[in-house]
Amino acid sequence: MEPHKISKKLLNRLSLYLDHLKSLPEDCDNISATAIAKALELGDVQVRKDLAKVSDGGRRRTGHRRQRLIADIENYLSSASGTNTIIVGAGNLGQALLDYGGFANSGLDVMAGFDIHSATKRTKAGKPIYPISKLESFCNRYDVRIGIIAVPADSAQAACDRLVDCGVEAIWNFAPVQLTTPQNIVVHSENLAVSLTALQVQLSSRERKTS
Amino acid sequence: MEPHKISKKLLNRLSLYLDHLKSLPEDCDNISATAIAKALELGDVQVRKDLAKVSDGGRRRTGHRRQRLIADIENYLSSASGTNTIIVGAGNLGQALLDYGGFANSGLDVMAGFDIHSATKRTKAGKPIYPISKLESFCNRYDVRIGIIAVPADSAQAACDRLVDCGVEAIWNFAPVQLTTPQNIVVHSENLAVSLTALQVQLSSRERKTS
DNA sequence: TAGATTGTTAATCGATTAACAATC
DNA sequence: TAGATTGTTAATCGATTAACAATC
Repeated sequence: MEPHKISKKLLNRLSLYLDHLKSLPEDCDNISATAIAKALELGDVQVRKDLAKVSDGGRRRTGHRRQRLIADIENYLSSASGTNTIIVGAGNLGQALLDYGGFANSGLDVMAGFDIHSATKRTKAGKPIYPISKLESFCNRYDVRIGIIAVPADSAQAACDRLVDCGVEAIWNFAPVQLTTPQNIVVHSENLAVSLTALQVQLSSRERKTS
Repeated sequence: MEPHKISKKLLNRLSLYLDHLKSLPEDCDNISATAIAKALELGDVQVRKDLAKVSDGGRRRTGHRRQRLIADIENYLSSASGTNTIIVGAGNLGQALLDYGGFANSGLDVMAGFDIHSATKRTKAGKPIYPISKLESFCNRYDVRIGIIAVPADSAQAACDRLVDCGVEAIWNFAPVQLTTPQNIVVHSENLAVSLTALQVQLSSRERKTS
């Protein structure tokens, strides 16, 4: 049951399963991979294989016990959870991420934002935004291990360097730049422009087929 | 040179090449795939293969002509460009996306945002935000084909339905919900919670190795 | 037993990498 | 010619799908 290598696609599906399982009526105790597959319009074999990775509670003929399965998926996903996370840059994007509803849903939490403005503020949802000068002490005190970069492109590398100095181990970068970091830092760049381009391309190639 | 099927990974690399090529000194006229690979820390064969997909200007012994290669990549990427795009929801996230620097870099543009607030406003960068009541007429007039959803989870499906009614062909969804659409609509859900989880998992599995 | 379901083993597919032939 | 580089063909790898055996 160890999370060896988990692809993002698998994570995506697991969170779909979780949502679906939780949305089922109270009195539904057992569920088969086939039923889940049908509901989510996925291949049944794929669902079965995914579930086997996560749980060994599947019983022939009756399928999986719902509560047990939910617990197993959550356990698998949250094996890493509780990793303290903060955001640098509390403009529109930073505040949006601080208050993002999807994190809470998945048991995730971004602790605080940091910004160049001097006063401590709060987001609409009540998350604290501290002046950036407090970054180092905060990271030390709370053992912050993931830093999100939501500053403009020109200050992204500086923010990144500072996070690395603070001992952060992973960086999630929303600024449209290629960051340079020491090799032992995990960097994931979101690259929204590429995502939008991908959508456009998909659209135009589909057009070629259809018309 | 037709864009048949382009994976997101390939798009990502192409935009890396483009950035790199543009950042080279003026007087650099020729460049080899090997040199690009070394600079970006990628495999040389992979770069060569990517470039071959995009351009047939590669010459043995001397490599690619830089300007020609830039033009070929841009052409390949922008084959679909000019697809009109708008955003529904102009809270923090919506405004952040409207003003996102990375889009302009890549020749992309989000035309406007729409929000439940009644008055027409502008973002910091000057993008217009219209009352949602104008959505239909705007989409018709400008032939909008991509809609971005940046509203809270509870109103995402409604926003989606409305966009579909407006004739939008693709939806880029940032709300943490699974949308239901007619089959001919292309939907890409961003699922930030899954991305953050992926980062955490990667971190924790790495830990197991290291320690 | 028969049927539903799981888990396993083999086949397919796409993307990446390696080995090599072609050529300026 | 020799060397650098490209493009091509084959090998590998991971993820998905298909076929099947196991079992309650």
